[in-house]
Amino acid sequence: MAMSNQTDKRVFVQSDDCPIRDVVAQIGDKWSILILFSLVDGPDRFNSLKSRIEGISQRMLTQTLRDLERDGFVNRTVYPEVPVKVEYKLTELGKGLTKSVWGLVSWADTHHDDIRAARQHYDARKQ
Amino acid sequence: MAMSNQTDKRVFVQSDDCPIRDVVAQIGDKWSILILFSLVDGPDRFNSLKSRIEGISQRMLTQTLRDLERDGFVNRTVYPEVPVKVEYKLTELGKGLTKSVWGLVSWADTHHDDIRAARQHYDARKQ
DNA sequence: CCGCATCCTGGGGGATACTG
DNA sequence: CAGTATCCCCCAGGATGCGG
Repeated sequence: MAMSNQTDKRVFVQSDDCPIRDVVAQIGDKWSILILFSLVDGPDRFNSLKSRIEGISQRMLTQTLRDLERDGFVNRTVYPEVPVKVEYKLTELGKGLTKSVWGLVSWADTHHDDIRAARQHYDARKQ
Repeated sequence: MAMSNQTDKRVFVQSDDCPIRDVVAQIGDKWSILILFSLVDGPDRFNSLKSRIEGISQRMLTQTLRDLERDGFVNRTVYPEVPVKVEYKLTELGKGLTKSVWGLVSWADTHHDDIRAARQHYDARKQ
């Protein structure tokens, strides 16, 4: 996809298999990005992730990890010890994704105060 | 927030007013990014946006525009003509956000095929 | 033309209990 | 330890109709 001129951008947003829609729909859920960033420092185990990501239920952790695995962002390895140990790690694709999300995250960090100020200003004006 | 060592990153994800959670929750919905990118070429009117963004209802367009306005990403201007004309444009903050999302979008564009291939591979293996 | 109000449904996602 | 299976609630968001 070109994305080189105005027309392309407009079509870009409309297309059904538009990458924005597809990837953002996957990544933009409640937990995906949090899990991704919890794995940037290296592999981690199921229950460790669960305790590190505040508020996630095991149901959603399992489900989101499956989705991330399906999209090729995360690898799942079972170590047949007793008790069983399962490790999750970022794939190269997952690392690339996380890296490209990092720009957004650091922007959000930098401008978080601006955003909250804008919200307060808006809410105050509407009483 | 530092984000300079491992400990910070882990806390980062857990904090309640964590910028990732806050901004992604706002931006990661079904329509926000699509609207943002529909405005990068310049201001646009309500119904023009509606027709350019495939599948959006006027209810969700209104609501998402309000949220974007509240966060200071979009400016709303009413021209008291007959019939009324309302123009939406990116603020400087909104332009900054859109620009920082662009890295993710272009990554998604580049690797869209890889993701779809991973999905097919995963689905095939699980029958 | 631009939206708000209302109604209604699907599925995201929490809580809990049970297996290998 | 790492899930799977159920139940259930809530609300994102579509459809429709009205008002300035």
